[in-house]
Amino acid sequence: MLDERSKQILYAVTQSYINKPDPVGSRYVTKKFDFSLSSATIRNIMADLEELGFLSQPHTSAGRIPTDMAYRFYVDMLMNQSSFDFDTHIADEIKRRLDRIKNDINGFFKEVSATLSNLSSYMSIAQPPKALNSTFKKIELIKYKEGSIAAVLLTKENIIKSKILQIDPFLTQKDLNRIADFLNSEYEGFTIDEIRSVLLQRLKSEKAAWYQLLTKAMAIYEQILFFAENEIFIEGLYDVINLPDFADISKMKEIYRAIKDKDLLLKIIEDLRESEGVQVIIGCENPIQELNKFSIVASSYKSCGKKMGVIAIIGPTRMDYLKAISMVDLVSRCVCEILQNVDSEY
Amino acid sequence: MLDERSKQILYAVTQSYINKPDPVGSRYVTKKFDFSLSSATIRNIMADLEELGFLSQPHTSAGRIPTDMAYRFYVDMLMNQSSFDFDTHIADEIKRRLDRIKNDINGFFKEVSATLSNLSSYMSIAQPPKALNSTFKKIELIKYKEGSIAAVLLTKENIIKSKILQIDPFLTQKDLNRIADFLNSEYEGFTIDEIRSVLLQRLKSEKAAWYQLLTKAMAIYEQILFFAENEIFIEGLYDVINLPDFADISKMKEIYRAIKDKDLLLKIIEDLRESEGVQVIIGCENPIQELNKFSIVASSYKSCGKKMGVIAIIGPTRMDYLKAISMVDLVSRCVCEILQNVDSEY
DNA sequence: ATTTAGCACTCTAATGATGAGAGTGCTAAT
DNA sequence: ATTAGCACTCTCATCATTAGAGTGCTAAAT
Repeated sequence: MLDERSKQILYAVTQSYINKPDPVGSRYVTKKFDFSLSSATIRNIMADLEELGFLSQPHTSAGRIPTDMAYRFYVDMLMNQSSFDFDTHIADEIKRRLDRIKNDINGFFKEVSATLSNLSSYMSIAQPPKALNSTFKKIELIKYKEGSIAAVLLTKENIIKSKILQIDPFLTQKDLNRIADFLNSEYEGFTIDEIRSVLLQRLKSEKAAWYQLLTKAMAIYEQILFFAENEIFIEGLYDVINLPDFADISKMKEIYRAIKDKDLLLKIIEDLRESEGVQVIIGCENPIQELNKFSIVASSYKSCGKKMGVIAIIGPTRMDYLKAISMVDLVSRCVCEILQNVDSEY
Repeated sequence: MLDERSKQILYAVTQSYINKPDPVGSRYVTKKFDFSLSSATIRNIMADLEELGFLSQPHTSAGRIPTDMAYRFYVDMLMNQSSFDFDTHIADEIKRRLDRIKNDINGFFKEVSATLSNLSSYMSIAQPPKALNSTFKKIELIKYKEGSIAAVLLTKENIIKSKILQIDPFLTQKDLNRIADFLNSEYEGFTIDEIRSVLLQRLKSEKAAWYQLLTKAMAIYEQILFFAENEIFIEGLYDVINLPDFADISKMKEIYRAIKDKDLLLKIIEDLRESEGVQVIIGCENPIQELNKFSIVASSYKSCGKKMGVIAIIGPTRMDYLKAISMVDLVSRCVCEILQNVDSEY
């Protein structure tokens, strides 16, 4: 449908506009690229590309601007043509930077986000692993005050969650130990989420001696599941507002609106978690209205062999996709590698 | 130095400008307020006020705008004239809203910040209590993997901190229990910060049997102290960018610059923690350059009888100070009350 | 059948002129 | 001491003009 020449011109126009956000005219293309064609011919081709929906004009006598369709074309072209060059220096640097804090899972992902933002100079988000999806390792229940305890949950993925809970004030530390021992001995290796349903099922079938213990365990476990679980780290807002794309006030407010409620971002991220490799969502491809002026470059990461979360870059649709994709790819590899090591430290 | 009439006019001008950010002219004052004076007289008085530094003109033929000095005058007047009316309905509402999450100290202060921002429609910050300043209650050390443990620290103020630490892999759970027991039995009631120096001192004097235990305890304790402690919750950025005061792009970027690094805010907040009641810092009174276009209305709160942190509103110098002061006052009272109850739940 | 040169046309953005409106400062009268 | 009156200043919106960039179309060239 698009001949080779048109493709090359579309690529050139898109590339130009990414480098400098001025509408690109036919004359400019002839000057900056060597197509051995006159501006008139370029003009005709660009008119065709506009008709096909790849380019648009801000007004009649301006140059042309790539549409989301053009960016999609551009990105697909990038993704086909090359795997991204891997600067091992940078990779090592990133790994060193992250490795120091691998024990603090939230700090770690905050740093991941910061790194990604620094490297790309766009905004970035990183989602730490959810406790719910991770693998139960150990629980500890500590009597704290009359009627309240401290619950500590450890998972195989190096996640530690602690919380103060209200409980039946007649439970002694001994009772708590029994409950914890029970959970620890029976459920190591299960998913935090699974345990709940298993417990529930067991509660139904087993009426006997265990019953009391089980109900108490259940009551506590239910409270633990109530951990705030929608954590997500956003960094680089400040870098992004200095982009020319957000030079006017309404655009800037749009950024806010977009990242104001994190649940929106989470929604997208959840959808991306299962997919493999680097994903790119361009502008209006995004199902979420608020974000359809932005592009997202994302990748999921694994821990203990399971896809646990997503890291991503958010920027304007006019984004340096090559850079963004390379960086997301690179950082996600680093993250996987580090988490891999944590995993194998047994 | 200022006669009563001038004061009233200054107050009126400031009030007007706070209500609507248009330079206020002499004619406007005669119309909206009943001073029984002609615009010419008002004009003369306003000229005097300008000479004294209370008012300024954007340009020769515009009305006048209050300077930071005028706001200071205005705020001092407010602070003298009244204690702030206390809507018990709102107070109850706030208390209910906060009471549910008093066990999760970070969640609690995030909510405090959100509440403050909602009520005032400015940006707000809330600083949760620092573990360092709080009172040691209990520590628990849990063997997790080879060479790493989970440390859980509980304080009297309902703070729970947990962290994964690297340790000597030859330490058994039994050893860990001994260390924890030692700390628990000896140091309940001390400040987290104090314990460190006490431990150090003891390490010097006591060479005997305790020595080994002490060094191990010390090694672990040092790591625990390394908790990320500069947490601070900022809410309401989105509300504030819609104010007319930040209608142009450079002003908006200034907000970012101001809150971009939290350490800056922390610096101010640290200074305010020791003072009593509601504090107001207006514009250029602020020692921090980046913030001298903003005003801060702050109050510290107590927990277990100690001043533990600060909550504050940040807004433009043209701020509804009455509202801001009332709200900070109200919320800080609510916070104190709830923390008081937590404290007395023993 | 493409490609290109040429030209009229359109739209933007910058510039400058103009006038209404708001508010001041000053002076002279009250 | 206060006020009326008036000239003056400055902003802001509006309008006209112009330069510049880029297009689309047509007719000529390849």
